[in-house]
Amino acid sequence: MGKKQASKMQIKNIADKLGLSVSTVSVVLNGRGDQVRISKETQKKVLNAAKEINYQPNIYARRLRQAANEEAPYVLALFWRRDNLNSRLGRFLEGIFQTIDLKELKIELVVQAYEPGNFMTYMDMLSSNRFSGAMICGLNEEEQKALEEREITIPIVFIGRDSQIYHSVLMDSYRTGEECAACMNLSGVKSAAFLGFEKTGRAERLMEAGFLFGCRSHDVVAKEEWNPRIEKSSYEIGYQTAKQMLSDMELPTAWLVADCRLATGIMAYCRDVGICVPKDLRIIFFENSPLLRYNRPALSSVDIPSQEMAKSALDILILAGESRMDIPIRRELLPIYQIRESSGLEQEENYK
Amino acid sequence: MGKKQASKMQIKNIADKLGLSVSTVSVVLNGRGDQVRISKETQKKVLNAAKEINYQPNIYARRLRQAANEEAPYVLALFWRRDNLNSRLGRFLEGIFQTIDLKELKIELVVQAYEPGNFMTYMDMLSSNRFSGAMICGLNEEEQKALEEREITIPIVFIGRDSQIYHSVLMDSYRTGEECAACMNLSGVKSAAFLGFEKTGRAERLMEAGFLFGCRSHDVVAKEEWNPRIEKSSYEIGYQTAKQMLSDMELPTAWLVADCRLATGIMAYCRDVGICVPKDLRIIFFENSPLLRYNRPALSSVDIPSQEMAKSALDILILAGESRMDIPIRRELLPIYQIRESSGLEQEENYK
DNA sequence: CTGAAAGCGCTTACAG
DNA sequence: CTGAAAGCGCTTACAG
Repeated sequence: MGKKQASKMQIKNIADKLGLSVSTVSVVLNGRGDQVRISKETQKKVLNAAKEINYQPNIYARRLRQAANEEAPYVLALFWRRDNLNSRLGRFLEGIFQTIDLKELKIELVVQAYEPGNFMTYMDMLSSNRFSGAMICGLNEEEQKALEEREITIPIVFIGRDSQIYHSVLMDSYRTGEECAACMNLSGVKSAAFLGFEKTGRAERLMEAGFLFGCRSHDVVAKEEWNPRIEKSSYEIGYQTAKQMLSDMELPTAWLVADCRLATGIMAYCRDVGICVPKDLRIIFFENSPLLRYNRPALSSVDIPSQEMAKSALDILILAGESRMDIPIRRELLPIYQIRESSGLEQEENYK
Repeated sequence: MGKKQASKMQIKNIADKLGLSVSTVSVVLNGRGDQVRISKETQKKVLNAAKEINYQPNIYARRLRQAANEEAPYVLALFWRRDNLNSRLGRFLEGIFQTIDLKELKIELVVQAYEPGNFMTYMDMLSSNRFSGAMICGLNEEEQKALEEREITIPIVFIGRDSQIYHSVLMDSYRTGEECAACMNLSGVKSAAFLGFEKTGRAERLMEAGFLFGCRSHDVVAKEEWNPRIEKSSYEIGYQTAKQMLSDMELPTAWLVADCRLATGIMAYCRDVGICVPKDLRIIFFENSPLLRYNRPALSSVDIPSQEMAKSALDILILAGESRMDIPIRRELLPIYQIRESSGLEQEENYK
């Protein structure tokens, strides 16, 4: 059953072994034995033999035959990093299926989880055109380069990475940072900071740059050297970071925090020393957790628009299917804003 | 491109139209035109014609042909409710892919999202054996009944629902409730309650029963009429519910709460009136959010073991593939315990 | 009750 | 540079 070392066993093998014809075996195996009035005895023999050699039908052959009069579906591959199978994937899939519904597409979605750094394993499936199209998320630079060197003929969309060769859909991180600044009520704010991680990617650095630029253009002091480089998320680190920063900065201030899991620590410190959010400290977190909204003050967040990204990616594949694209399409999307009390802005809920 | 109304267009159509042979067209379409030295002109003609008739290759035919010497993969269908595409799906997929890796299986995973109440649409795919096996999650009773009446030959595992006909994997909710009671430090606890929803399913009622039974067997008073029937999750409802309940109950008490999104409201009320968790109130929430652990006190939770369920489901399918099962297999799993400070137990982290 | 034959749509040697 | 033929593994009329 799918074990790599399993031998190739087919209906013909069973038929030969039993001295029956291929059709008889096929009928029995499909559960139509009674219907076609194959003797109970023969049926039993077939079933046993199938069991014995661990027969697994070739689904592709079956489908090719059965679906003779149907339209062949578009087989879409979604490559996703194995270490990142979380709610973001759920929302991405939601986007895919919504689009499928909306446009009445006939798509079969195959999810392939790959070990980070081990994408090459799947390269052959792409270059031998085993899918109608593919979306690839979470590739590292080397892998992307290797993929770009092989000329793949099926349309490919990169999710969250830019490409000169293939299509791509990403979040506009710089503008996100900028707009987060705009989302905060910056009147009266004296200083601003971006709380990011030590080891981080291009997207976070862009967001930081955008945020600082946005604040400065409102005459808010924002020095890059203020921004802490956090090692990882924890309550204590959130608490300590807040403590340290607030001792340096002049209230009120505005923060964009790279990970909402720092929220509890930061908010606890504020509570402990009587810093009022949003009066003294405006704050927006990156990435969303349902619990943020249930906090008091309700905490603001910006999040990757996974659903929109899926939609765009699928749109691109459709387009690429309909007309051979010479130039890669590139779409940059804005995030999902959950602007709530902590930002200092009046309105609850969606900013846009 | 996958549109339902698209006409069936094949290589042969292109070949006929252009007065070329099928092989020439095929070679060009696969990007091997230069390699086989098809004239540029012919290539262009082919490509244009393909574009024009919006040609989409039949992936099944291609695979059948190409993979002649490979073993055909096991095609696994995962049916998931469209309105539930969240992090639970992510963890479920993680379980699947881990098992695939561990057992070195060759499986192609097809994800099918279905509209709740509309599962029947996919019935034909199951009864015509278009998959090697299927996992079905989130079915309602009618749908399950309809599916059980059709005799499907491919192995099927229900996720989260019991069945007399097909295999099933579920969480043991009653025992979960019981064990939650056991997880709390019940010495000195005077009363206990289960905070559940107005409209809810069998699983939650079982958990409630188990929890109350568990508390009572430790001589903790637990009256079913104390248990509130919550309408939905919000900060305010959490706050008000806590207020109301704590006015009736004698401290210290133990609570199992059906939804962690009530946590912020409940904890805020406790803070406001000086109720100390876990000294006065032991508390465990159902379902997990990363933010729970980052609270102080760190909040305990029990969560659906989606990953384990996926593993078990795949194990069952493998078994069913290897030997024709006459009796449905049924596996009940225990949840994931994240027992932290709020339960009153000493140890941090995993209970088991 | 069982078997021989056709054919699903494609790719790949092979021949020219 | 292009075409004719074989064949992937299966199911489905059809014939007996």
